[in-house]
Amino acid sequence: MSHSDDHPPLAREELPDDTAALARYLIGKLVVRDLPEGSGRIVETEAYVVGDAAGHGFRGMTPRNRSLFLERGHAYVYLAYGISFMLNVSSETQGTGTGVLIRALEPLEGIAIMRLNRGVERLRDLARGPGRLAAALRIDRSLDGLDLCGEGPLWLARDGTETGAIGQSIRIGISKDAERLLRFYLVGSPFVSGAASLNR
DNA sequence: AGTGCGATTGACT
DNA sequence: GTCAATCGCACTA
Repeated sequence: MSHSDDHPPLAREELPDDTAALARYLIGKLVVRDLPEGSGRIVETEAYVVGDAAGHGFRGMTPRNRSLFLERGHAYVYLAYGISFMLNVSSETQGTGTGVLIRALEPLEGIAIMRLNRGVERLRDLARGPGRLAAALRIDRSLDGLDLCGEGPLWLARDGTETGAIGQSIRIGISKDAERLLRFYLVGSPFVSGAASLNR
């Protein structure tokens, strides 16, 4: 399980060019990790778009955020608060410092490994939150810049099942451009982070 | 070279 | 609900 044979990577051409469209598109898709096995369904994302003061690429390229400027479908991984790694998918064309933050997964495969990586038992707590999902799948800066449309160790794939209704809200934990509705989530999923009031 | 601050989490009242 | 932990890095000088 969890080999690229079972979960062929998404082709870059099928990723919407627009960042907000990509964030919505990724809901219901899979993040697959070579642990050697491990996967989860994306249930929550946030878009950091062109001209967005909250985006890390807003002030131009730096050593930390250079992966954000890669062609769409590459990993931008950074350490937040000195504590938690954040997984983003770069978006738009090369040279555009925009991306989509993956905020929560519904664990599917490699659940025992995720429990070990996280040190918690509860399924709902394994990957609910950006730092938690990175810990569960052992995502760190060594994966920064990786092509998520290519062969492992980490990639995006399609899920066979239907995706339910997608909700939209303000983004979590930011202060600039905080009123924009650029967070997307699978309505009714218990694996979504954030306050209940944001998830209606 | 020094400083302030997060796209968070977990522990605690 | 509140709050501290923790550190890479962007910014100022």
